Amino acid sequence: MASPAKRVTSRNSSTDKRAAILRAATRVFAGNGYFNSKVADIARAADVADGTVYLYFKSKEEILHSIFDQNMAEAIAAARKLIKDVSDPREKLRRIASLHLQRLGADRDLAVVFQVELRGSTKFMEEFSAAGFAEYLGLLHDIFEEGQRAGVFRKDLNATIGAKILFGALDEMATNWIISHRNYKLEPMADVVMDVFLNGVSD
Amino acid sequence: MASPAKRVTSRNSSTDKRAAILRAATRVFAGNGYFNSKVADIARAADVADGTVYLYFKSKEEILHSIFDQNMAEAIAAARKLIKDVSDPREKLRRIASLHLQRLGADRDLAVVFQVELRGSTKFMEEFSAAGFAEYLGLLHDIFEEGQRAGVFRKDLNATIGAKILFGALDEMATNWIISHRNYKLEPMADVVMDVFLNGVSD
DNA sequence: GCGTCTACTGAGTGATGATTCATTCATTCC
DNA sequence: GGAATGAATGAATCATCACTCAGTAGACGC
Repeated sequence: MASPAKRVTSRNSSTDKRAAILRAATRVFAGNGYFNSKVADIARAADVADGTVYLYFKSKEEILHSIFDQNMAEAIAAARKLIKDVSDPREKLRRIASLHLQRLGADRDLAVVFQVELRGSTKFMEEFSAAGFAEYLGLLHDIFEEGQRAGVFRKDLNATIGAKILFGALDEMATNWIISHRNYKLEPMADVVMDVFLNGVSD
Repeated sequence: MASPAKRVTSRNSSTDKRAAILRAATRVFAGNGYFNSKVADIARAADVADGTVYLYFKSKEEILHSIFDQNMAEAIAAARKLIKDVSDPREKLRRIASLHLQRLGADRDLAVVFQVELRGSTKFMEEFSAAGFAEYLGLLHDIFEEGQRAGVFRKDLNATIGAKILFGALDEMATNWIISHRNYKLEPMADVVMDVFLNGVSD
């Protein structure tokens, strides 16, 4: 009770509001698609006025960017942490794949935004690609190369292509999970994919 | 010279106009994205008046649908024809993969529409999925199953998942080819992907 | 209590762009 | 020659939103 509760509340509400708008936007974008979502819808879903949205974000587009940036940064940080103490490249890839599908599987709205909405324009794709996607693919690439040097992965396969194959397979699992409305768990698919992949690329 | 030349010209121009609009729309959508493309842009690119577009298509959305439907139907027909006389399931998959990347690699605008624009909304995804995508995945699935019965593919892998892994890997090759503006050929990637995939799923 | 500050509000504005439809034009047929 | 047909036109309509900004409310220091 040392610090003024009011101050804290105010500060928190400020942060909370930004977060609330992002969460609301994720829900709204997932439900109607980015282009069909009105800023007013997001405001209503976040329980703020239309204008308030613009106190936290420059534009509708920036909201989408922020959703991506924030989650991608989190995901990459989590991935790096997860493999910190692992030495076997195969195990590293297994853990990342699992994390990948676990994160998307845990939040369908977020998954829709990542798998569907963010793909909907070359402009976005290129911008986002430059930032986070490339870094993620780079992470897979580096581990793959490490595995090649260690002699556990075939050396006659370009590491960049190896990374893309793995990413593509996981990506398709996620996209299909969204489209098919059946209720299966996404995360366990990672093991199956890794099984085929590792079997396919092992030396 | 038996039939009146005028009649034929008229008929052709009618068909041509529809085709011209579709071609123009593919170019315009690829350039600006579906939602940022104005019907007026398409009309200008096709060299017709705005209103003419509506003589051939009910709406802007129907244009996008038509691009998908037409190309998907063509692609599936071509794929079936290509594997008609092949008996080895591995070779069937090889040929389809090659066709897949060859078709997209041959027309960058079409590839952009397929890889980017068509993915941009769950609504589209689900509609399209119901139609062509599912059929294509089904084709891969059936061949995979056939290979399992023939004893060339592992039986401990669900055929649907096998099909998705392959599709996802090819899909990522295509998407990456579009985003990276480097000038490499897309089709040859099919062999590399198939190499890893077949190695990963062989019995 | 009073002035100040800051977060917030939501009605209004201006631009945009899909679609329509009255009109023009070319072709065909008698 | 001239009616009839229907393809093609493109200016006008009208709904739709992203974004702005003048104003409100409430917290805080004094």
